[in-house]
Amino acid sequence: MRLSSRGEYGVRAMLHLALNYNEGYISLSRIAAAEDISQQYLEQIFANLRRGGLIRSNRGVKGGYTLASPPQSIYVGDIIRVLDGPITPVECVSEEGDEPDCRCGKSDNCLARNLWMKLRDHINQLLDEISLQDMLKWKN
Amino acid sequence: MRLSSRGEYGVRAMLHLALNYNEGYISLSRIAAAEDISQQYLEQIFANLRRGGLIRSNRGVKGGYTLASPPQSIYVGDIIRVLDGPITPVECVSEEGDEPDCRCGKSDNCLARNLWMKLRDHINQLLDEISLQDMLKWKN
DNA sequence: TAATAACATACTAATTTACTCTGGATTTAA
DNA sequence: TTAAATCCAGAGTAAATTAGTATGTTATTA
Repeated sequence: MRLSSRGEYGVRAMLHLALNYNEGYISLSRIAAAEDISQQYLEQIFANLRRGGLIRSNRGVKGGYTLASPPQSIYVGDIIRVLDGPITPVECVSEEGDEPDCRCGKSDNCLARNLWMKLRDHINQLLDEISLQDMLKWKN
Repeated sequence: MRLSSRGEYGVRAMLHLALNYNEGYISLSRIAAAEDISQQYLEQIFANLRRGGLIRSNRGVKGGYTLASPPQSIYVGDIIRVLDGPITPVECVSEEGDEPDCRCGKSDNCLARNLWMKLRDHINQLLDEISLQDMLKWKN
C-alpha cells in the first residue's frame, strides 16, 4: 500500500506551488532545489500534472509553473490520480464501472471484492476532501 | 497504492478458512485449488501467517491449516500487516514512533507528512475494524 | 511403509520503479 | 541577434521488487 515516489514528489511540488501561489510562475529548478528532488525527474512529473490540467506553464526566461486553479480547489486525490492512475488497492476494482476482470474468477459474489471496493472508496474519499489550501492551514 | 498479491491472496485464503472454520484443518492444496492460487506461492504466504500467529497447522495426512482464533477476532489489518509489513503510504511515517527518516529532510513542519499520517491512520482504522466474520456476513 | 501434507530455502524471470541522458523548442534580455 | 534560461519530449537504464518456481526435508496417518 505504498504511494509511488511520483505521487509523493508531486504532492510536495504542488504544495510548493500553493505556498507561492501569489508569486506567479515558479521555475522548476527552484522547486527541485527547495524540495531536493531530481530536476529531470520532476520535469516528467510536471509534464503529467500539466497534461492533467492541474498546473499551467510558461516557457523561456522568467518562465515556470503555477497552479491552474487556486489552492482551495485542488485536491490531493486529483494530484495522485493524475500521476499514478486510479487509486485502488487491487486492479479488479479499479473502475467505478462494474465489469471486473478479477484474477479470482468469481466476479459475482466475491467477498474479498467487497472489501477492496470499501477500501478504495475510503481512501479516495479522504484524498478528495483534502485540498492544498487545507494542507497550508496545517502550517505551524 | 496497490496491495501486493501476497496481501490479496492472503485475505482470500483466510476468508476461505473462515468460511470452513467448523470443518477443522483444511489442506493447502484444497485452498489453492479453490482460490486458483499457486500452491507453492501460497505455502510461503501461509508460513508468514503462521509465524504471525494468525493460523495453526497440522502436518501429515489429514493435516492442514485452520484459523488460530475465531473469524470475529481476526481483522483484515492483521492479515495484511503480517504479510506486507506496516500499512503506510510512505516510508517516512511507517512507525507510530516519532523518529522519521524522511527523504524530504525537513522532518519537522513537513506539511506533506501530516497528510501521509492522516492517510496511514485512515486506512489502518478501516482495515482494523473489518473482521473475517464481518466479511462472511456480506455473503448473499 | 507408502502416501499425504506441512515446512524451508534458494533461485529466477518479469515487471516496475526511479530515475538519467540527450536533444529540441520557446521566451526574455542584453 | 545572440546568449541564457526555461520548458518540453522521449528514449534508455540500473536497481529493486514482485510474483512466482524448484527442490528437498520432516511429520503424520492409514
